[in-house]
Amino acid sequence: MTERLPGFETAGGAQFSRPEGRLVSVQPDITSVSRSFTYEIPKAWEDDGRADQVAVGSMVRVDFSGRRTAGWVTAVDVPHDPSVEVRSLSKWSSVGPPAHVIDLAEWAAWRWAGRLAHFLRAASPPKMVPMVRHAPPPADVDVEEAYRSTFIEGVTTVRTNPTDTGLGLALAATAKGRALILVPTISWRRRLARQLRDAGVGVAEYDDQWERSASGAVTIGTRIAAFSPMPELDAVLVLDEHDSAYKSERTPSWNGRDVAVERARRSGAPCVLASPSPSLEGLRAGNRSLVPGKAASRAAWPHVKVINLRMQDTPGLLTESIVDVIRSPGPIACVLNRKGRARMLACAYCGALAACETCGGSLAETDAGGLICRRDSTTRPKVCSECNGTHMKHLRPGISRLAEDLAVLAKREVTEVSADSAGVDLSSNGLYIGTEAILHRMDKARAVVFLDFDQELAMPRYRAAEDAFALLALAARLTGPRANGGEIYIQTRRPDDVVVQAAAQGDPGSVATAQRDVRQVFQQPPYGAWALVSGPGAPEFIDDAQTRSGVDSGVQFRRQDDRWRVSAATHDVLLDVLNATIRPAERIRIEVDPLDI
DNA sequence: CGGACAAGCTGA
DNA sequence: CAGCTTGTCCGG
Repeated sequence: MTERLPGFETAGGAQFSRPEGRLVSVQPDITSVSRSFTYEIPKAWEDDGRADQVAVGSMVRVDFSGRRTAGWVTAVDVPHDPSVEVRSLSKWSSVGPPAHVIDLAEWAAWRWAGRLAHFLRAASPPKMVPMVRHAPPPADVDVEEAYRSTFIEGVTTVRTNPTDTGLGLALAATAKGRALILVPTISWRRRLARQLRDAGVGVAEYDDQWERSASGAVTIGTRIAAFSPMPELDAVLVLDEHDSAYKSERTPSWNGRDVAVERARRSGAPCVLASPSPSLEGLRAGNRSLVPGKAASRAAWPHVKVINLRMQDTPGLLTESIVDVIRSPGPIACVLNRKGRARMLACAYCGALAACETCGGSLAETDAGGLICRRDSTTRPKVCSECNGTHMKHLRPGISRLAEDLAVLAKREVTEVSADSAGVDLSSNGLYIGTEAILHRMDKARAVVFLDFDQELAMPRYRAAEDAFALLALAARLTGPRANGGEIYIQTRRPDDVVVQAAAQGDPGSVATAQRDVRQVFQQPPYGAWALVSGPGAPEFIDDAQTRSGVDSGVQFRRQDDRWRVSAATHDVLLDVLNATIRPAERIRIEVDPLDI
């Protein structure tokens, strides 16, 4: 084999003459092909004006390797390489992501060590779009002033409730500029969009209203909206930035909040990250400091009662201290998360039951967070064998037994709620028990009781404290402020824990401060960059990455069971190594910025 | 991804 | 050694 060098001809290779039409680069819509190829705009398109439609981002169809495939134009008027034969574009299909979003997708592919086609799909219209008419820019709006005057006070406290009309109005004021607003869930997107419309702001819901977004309307959506085709940005706003829904569970494990931050940086727009339980990543990345005043934050929190489980006369989780509240008018929510570990799990993404690959038996979760087959004791990491998802639903959380005891103690009916108990009426004044899913499914509660909060505090993850506090903030949002009678009961053996105390004081900042010190010392994110590499090809990949990075690179490799944790001081250092490493033939999964570790 | 082609394996 | 499977490479 002779190596082909730029500007030289391979020995015996054919020489192709320059085509007549203009040349463009096309990235095929094939995940495993992460490279653009040169095509010619047919001469006939010049004559009838169709050539004018071809721009960076255009979606086209091309002949590629013996078949016809969709693709994106990634560059126009590219130079001719005579050593390859150039074919013509077959068809112009649709307007696609604008050039600056193609750049953003390329950055994301680097940042999460993923394939470009994956991100371009997220940025593309769900249906073909023949043309986009750009809306005139909005009248002069002082976006900075809008944030200052109406917004900042309310949004970072627990009152970022989707049903809070105050939030809707505050958003309406800010959104008069061309704002990109991210929310964690589709239902939140719908509700917020409705509120904004009611307040007279025209909005586009991404990605359903892709065309409208492309015309320059205020855009609201879940994580994929970070790739919306808005031509200009006046402001970026991420609500509940700490929410793990912003992170994709599939590879590449990209995070919509982080893409939005980068996008704001590129367009010089203010970036507001709002959360009642701000993440350290968010506090570091947002360019607007939105820590609410202590008094405002405290007023927004419910009354928090801490029950020390060590001081109880009777063992068990149904203590004397909660008798009054569970007998009082509701709605009352009792939370018991993962009691005794789940005995059966299913993938939250594709629904596949976690089953043993050798005997087919259902897998249980180990204390270390892996999966174990109780018949033959084989173990594997908590990764779905169907779709590689890492988030598992707990099908048998073991709350059923406790529900019976609770009913006896409360002298009333108890309704069980889990992630997949659809159709349960959650609006009555009843007593409910469930896993943490109950907090996501209820709209309102008068009181929330955490029956065993130590399970949250003791999770074997570096983010345990942050996640535990986020759960309390979620509960606080359901109950509303103490002035309205909202109450949270926390049963724990660690009443002095910083998380419990932060809730009791209504002071989210103290969790962040405590966490910051730990993370800095141990170089944990965001004061370090991590990636997990797993899968059959992992040993080979790690081997290559190690030789490639060398000793002085500052990249560290640590083996944990059958996966590796690769770490460096910054994402630049980490990803330059991971992206330069050759992918082995066998499958690997690279998860940048893992949360469950 | 999927076609092309090379290398490896099997059975007569 | 034909005929098939498996592996590797590469595409404009």
